[in-house]
Amino acid sequence: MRATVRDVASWAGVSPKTVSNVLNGTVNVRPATRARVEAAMVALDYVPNLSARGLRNGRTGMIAIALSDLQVPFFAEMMHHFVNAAAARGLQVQVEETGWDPGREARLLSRAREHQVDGLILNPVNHETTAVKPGIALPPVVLIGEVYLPIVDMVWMDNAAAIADLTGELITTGHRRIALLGMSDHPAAIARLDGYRQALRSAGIPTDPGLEIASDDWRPTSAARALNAFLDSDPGPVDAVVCCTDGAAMGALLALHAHGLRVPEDVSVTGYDNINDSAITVPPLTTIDFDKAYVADTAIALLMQRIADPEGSPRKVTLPHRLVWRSSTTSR
Amino acid sequence: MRATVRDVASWAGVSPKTVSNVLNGTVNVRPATRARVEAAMVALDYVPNLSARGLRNGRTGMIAIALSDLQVPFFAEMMHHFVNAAAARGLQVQVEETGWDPGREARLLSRAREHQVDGLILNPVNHETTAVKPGIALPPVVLIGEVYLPIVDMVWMDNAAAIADLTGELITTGHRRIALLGMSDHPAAIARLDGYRQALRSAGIPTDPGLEIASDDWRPTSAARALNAFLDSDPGPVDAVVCCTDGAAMGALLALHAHGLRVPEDVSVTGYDNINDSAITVPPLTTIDFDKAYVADTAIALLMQRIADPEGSPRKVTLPHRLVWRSSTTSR
DNA sequence: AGACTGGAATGCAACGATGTAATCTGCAGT
DNA sequence: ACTGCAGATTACATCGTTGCATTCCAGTCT
Repeated sequence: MRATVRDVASWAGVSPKTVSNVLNGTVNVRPATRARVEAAMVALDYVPNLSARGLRNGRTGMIAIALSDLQVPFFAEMMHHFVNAAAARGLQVQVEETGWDPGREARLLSRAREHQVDGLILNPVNHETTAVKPGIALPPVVLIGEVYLPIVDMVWMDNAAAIADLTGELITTGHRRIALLGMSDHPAAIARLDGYRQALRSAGIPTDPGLEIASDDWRPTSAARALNAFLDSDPGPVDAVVCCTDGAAMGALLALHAHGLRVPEDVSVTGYDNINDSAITVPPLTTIDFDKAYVADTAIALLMQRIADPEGSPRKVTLPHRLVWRSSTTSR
Repeated sequence: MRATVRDVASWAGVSPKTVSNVLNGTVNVRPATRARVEAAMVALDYVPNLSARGLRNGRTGMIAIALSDLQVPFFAEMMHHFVNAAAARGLQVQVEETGWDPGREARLLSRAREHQVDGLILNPVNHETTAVKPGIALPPVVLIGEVYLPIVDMVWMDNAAAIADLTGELITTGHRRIALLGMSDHPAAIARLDGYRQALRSAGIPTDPGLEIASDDWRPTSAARALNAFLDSDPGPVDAVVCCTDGAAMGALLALHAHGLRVPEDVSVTGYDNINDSAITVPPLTTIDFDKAYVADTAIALLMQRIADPEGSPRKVTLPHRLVWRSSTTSR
């Protein structure tokens, strides 16, 4: 049977509370006593029971990370960084997937405490449907992503600015007929579309709805399907395809290849997120990078503060981005 | 404040224990009483406190999944399936990463209980160094992967047989100078090398150590680096590259492209694992598929049985595999 | 009518850790 | 030697749930 504070206490000849004091370090313990207790813990291989501690303290030292779908490399990479950042703070991590389903998202939020987590980091599905609304009792929660909700803490990425930067740079390097791949009514898609249009406008290039290619989601196959249909529709020449994610860009590479178009000689292609795979596609993708480890660490830091002070006013951390130029783009 | 069994009980005019009986359903409760209690639970938005339950029962309803690195798409996809399979059984999932470090693996095993998990599913780093050894006290654990250890439950994949099948088929379709990419002293690499050699031998083709290309790991960049070095060393013609994983195969595509070799016209390329991305590389990869959702579900089922009966003798489930032919290979 | 049966409901205690308040110890100051 | 006091240690109660043993009750049998 597993050792408890009682066992450690009797081995060391002290009371259980003293053992607890040694463990938590909030009260003074005489060095000699501390040494004896520590020896006892080692001798008995004592490991605290977190269920008991959680029951007593109302804190479990566990947080949940809820992303849409771990099969998508971007989310998987984010999860990797969350796991690392949490481990660095001695926190356990529970994984959840929302699968782009607002219902699952709402359930997670309402059931957070049941799942014995102290708080939740969430990549919200959608602005309209998100369960994060004013006036609803929420567990400590930090949002990450593109949708800005001034109700809760969040780590926010300025998608419009990032895509505008990238598109502007494409224009500077001589691209004129630039398509956007991955449009939808998802708020992140809308933000990216905005950035794309802004860049065109400020360069005096007319926007053309025919070049704004919708796709069901940002997975490679969906993007490839969408771009194939676009290319089949005889849209006239296009010298660049700005994709809403690296995954979509990978699909774009596939579709362009199927249509006999060379990247970057005939068409430049860009992605978004700088996932690991974006560096090893053929050709490697020009994309938008941000520091994922920093996002993870910041989100967890915000969450810890929120747990410590549930009443403080919401904070927003804006994330810098950086353009990464690889050989899927070239000057014209 | 959150409602407890006491609150529900007094609302429904019964004792706390009756509420508990309704929740757990082990004892008979009169339908009328049950209805009243259930109404109370709804009215008060009662959610059981899992810490308390865990303390009382010694079970938390939570399992840990420990994989090497979620940044690697294969592990990310496995995690996705684990999360789904666990959710289907009402289990919570804690994520852990071992980072190919036997020390972290050992720590996870010894600290499993501290982390308040009932059991652990582990993809062991290495046969020699794994902390899973006879005579060591272990929490309930199920291994998944290529290394067979008859000490604990496991879901086992016959790598040698799979690679032998694939290589044999390449030989049948006319390939003769077949390289293996991804060799190392990792037991899974050794198993795959074995299968490759077996297939060559049984076709009467002499094995050639010069065609067995080592790489540090199975990530695309490492594989690309290894294959680039190989191709630079003027090894003579090669008509197929059998890669130890899809990730390595993606690296191979990059290296071959850099050397002006066309896939599949000049060289066929194959992968292993059938990760999502393998279908959307240029060209899409021929690979070895297995049912990842089945692995996840089976591993969790084994773990549940092990938790219920810690003493039973270890079981091993062998996983079927299936070849998936895509356009990275062609007949010669 | 009284004894008996078995299902339904309850009271109590315990899981392990820790906050609170009380007690104890050693030592300085008189 | 005695008081006073701060720091160290302890006893007790409690967090929410559930197993055990007990009690309660309606219905059946003699």
